[in-house]
Amino acid sequence: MSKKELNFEKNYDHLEVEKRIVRNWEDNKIFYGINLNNKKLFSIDTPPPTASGHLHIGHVFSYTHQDILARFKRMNGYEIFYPMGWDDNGLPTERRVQDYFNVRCDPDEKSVNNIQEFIKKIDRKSNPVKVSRKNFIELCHIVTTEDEKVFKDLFMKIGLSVDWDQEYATIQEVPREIAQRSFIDLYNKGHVYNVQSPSLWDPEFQTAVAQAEIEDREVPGAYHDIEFEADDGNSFIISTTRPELLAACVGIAAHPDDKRFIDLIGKTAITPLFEVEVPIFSSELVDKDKGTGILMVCTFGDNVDVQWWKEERLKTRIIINKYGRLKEIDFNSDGFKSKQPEKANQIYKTIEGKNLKQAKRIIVDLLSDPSNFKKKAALVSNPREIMHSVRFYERSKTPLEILSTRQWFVKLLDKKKMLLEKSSQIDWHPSFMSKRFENWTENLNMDWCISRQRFFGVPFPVWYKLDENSEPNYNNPIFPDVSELPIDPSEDTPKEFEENQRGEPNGFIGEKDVFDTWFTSSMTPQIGGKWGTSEDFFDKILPYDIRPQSHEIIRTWAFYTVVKSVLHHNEIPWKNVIISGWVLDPDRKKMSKSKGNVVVPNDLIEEYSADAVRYWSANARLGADTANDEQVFKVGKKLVVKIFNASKYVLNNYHEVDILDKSNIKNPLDISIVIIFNSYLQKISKRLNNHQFAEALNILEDFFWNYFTDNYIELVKNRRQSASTVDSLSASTTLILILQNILKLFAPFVPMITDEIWSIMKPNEESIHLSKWPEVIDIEINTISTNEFEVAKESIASVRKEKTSKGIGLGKEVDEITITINSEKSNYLKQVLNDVKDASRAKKITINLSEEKDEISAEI
RNA sequence: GGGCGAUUAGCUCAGUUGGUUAGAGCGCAGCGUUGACAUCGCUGAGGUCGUAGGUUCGAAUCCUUCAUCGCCCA
Repeated sequence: MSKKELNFEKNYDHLEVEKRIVRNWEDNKIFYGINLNNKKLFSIDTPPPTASGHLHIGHVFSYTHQDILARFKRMNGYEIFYPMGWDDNGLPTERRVQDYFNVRCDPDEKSVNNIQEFIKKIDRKSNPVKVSRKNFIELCHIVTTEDEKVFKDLFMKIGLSVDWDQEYATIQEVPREIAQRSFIDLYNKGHVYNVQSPSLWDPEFQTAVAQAEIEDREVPGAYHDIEFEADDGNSFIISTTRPELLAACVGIAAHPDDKRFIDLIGKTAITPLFEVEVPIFSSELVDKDKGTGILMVCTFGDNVDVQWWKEERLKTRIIINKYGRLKEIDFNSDGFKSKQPEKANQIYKTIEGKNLKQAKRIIVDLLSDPSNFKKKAALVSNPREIMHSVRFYERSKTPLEILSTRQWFVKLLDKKKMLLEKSSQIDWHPSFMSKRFENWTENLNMDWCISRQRFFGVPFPVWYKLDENSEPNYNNPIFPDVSELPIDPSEDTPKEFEENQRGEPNGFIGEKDVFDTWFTSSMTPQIGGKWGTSEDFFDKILPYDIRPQSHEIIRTWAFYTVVKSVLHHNEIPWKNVIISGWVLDPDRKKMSKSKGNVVVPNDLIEEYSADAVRYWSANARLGADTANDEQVFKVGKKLVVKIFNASKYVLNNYHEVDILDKSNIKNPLDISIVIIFNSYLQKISKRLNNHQFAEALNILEDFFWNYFTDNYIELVKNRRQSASTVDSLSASTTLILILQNILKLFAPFVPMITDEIWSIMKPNEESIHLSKWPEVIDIEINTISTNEFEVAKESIASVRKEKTSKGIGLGKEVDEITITINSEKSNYLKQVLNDVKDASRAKKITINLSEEKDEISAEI
């Protein structure tokens, strides 16, 4: 019987331990590498965060969730594929780099060779300096590399078991190549097209946007009632919130059942001020109760205008340019033919070049001025103010316009049914989140516009031939060979041309646009899985096991990723989507920089430990929003310290752990607790297999506190020191065996403290995280059941209650305790009576049989 | 306007397919404690489960109505 003194500090110093543990994981690369010969594979397609440099407690939240599952699966013998990336494309980075270096990207600019030297010469106070797209991307690398380091540090600190050898950034060559390959593949399959058509346009950022990037906002507006004349001499009053579009009016619409306007249908109306003839037609889409029930159709006020414009083959009168200002218009010209062209031109001059707000004011003034009309002012009443919802690009403060522009699209509207069918194979956790995906897919009303008139993004791998008049031929784009990807059409030359033919008649031009960020971000399964370079690997990886993400990006990230995977591979990208809720502030408000309620994770880690922060994350059920509650961090820290102290007790003065022999477990109490542990183990594993980590953790805590530390340890303390080798050994063996298993069960949740204890317990093993998940402890049970322990637990509770009510300290020794108990339970109690007596600190225990009550009670 | 979710103790939430006196943690109150642990232990008080109906022998749980809150989409 050997005794070992183990090296436990008096107190647990989480800062020192956690730093050391994480360094150890990295030094030994214990989460790196993947062996594809292992049949059991668990793969995670995690959305790469935008490394903005601003850390947020939300960043550790959902990443901890996925890490818990990764660690659980790893211990269950799975090979874990857990890459991590950074999403650098898009506007946020573009703006950051612009400000940082005082540059602007211009795709027409030629690249310089040494950008590092070049930027040193930039005067930060002068006008921004133009740089080529290639150089701009180089600058993005410089900035994002810094930001990514900060994020990576946090992710390491919080203990994500990521294989950092698989790290990627969407700005890098491989993701660019994969996005371009995706585009060419979709083109070859007939899923993408480019067309000049009315599309959503943001005047602030001067780019097209997709349906997924739109949000509706309630803003104040006003109905303006404007009188129109018809060619039969009658007049009528339309209602519009956008009088500034009067010059773009191409028709008048009323409901076919509306008796008020029945006689007007088929006639021609004349627009006030500009005196342009427009047809009056009927449409079921008109809301009779809105405004005056009759309205003007403009190119383009909204989606319905576009629909009417198509159906009624109306004229096209575009008066807004890409900056959201009024274009130059000649009312003598074909499309705008006015009955009074000179007057129209004169009036229009007053709004030309103005922005839409200014134009609206001017038009309203003009409409209210009787001198502009034969009889009386066309604006028949004061504007009626209303609140109405207006569409915005989510990053913009200016309402979206619909402009006719040339854009590339991915065809989606013809694939709704197919997408719904395919995606129904994905399991959502919680399941009701699938509704969000379904509703979004069902309600799609536009194809996916994938071209953006921005600079920092992945360029389209496309050139266009120019004819003898230098007009591009958009119908037969030139593509590079896939082996040449990635390319930049503003830098690289297509095969059949020389660079000096760029922009020349009969030469070529490169596509200037870049992809929508989501076009690349939706390729994370392919980027991680090395699509196109290692088909073997990719085929094994797809579909991934889980896609962790939060619910606000279901319509974007989840949706587009499904689209890509289905269109490229006819396969869902992942089998499960696990949805993490939001982190709210203690007042249950969403955290945001503008509200100033953002919590920085590093402070919390410092104060409570990374394990405690993980504990808080792990306590959130999937899909449920979670308040940032300091109390929970405290509880997490308490748990960590308790694990430390319980381990210290169990492992100090222990017997021969290295030759742990479970056949030594002979005492009824010990056997009973093992049986209870086994049933807890099964519940915990089941929950974790269902991705229900919060529930699993709660069950585990129940066992740890209520069975192991508060009762089992107390019950066997004395027996452990007893002279009887058999009894003592049984207790020590059970203590160590169960502790060992508890540590493993806690390991996915609080990986640092558990690995720390493990390293003391098993100095020859690399890490608890590479150990095997517990299996049911198989021991000789004989006639023992869970009842022996339960009765002991209940008995000791009754003694504590009695002592507390009598004001006797629990540690105080008493001469005799009488336990009243029914005969059934007493049979169990007899088996464990010595332990109960010891834990009661009683010299003698008398059993008083009574069948009156089921509960056990004690008396001193 | 459509869809989804929530409403249980002072606070944050559990409550598995309907089954005795509805649970936990935190907080609160009282008591205790010199060897695993004050970052501790024990004990206790606290709820007509949002509202109004219905199904059932029996409803926090199933159905319907309404209310309030949150999110998603028009």
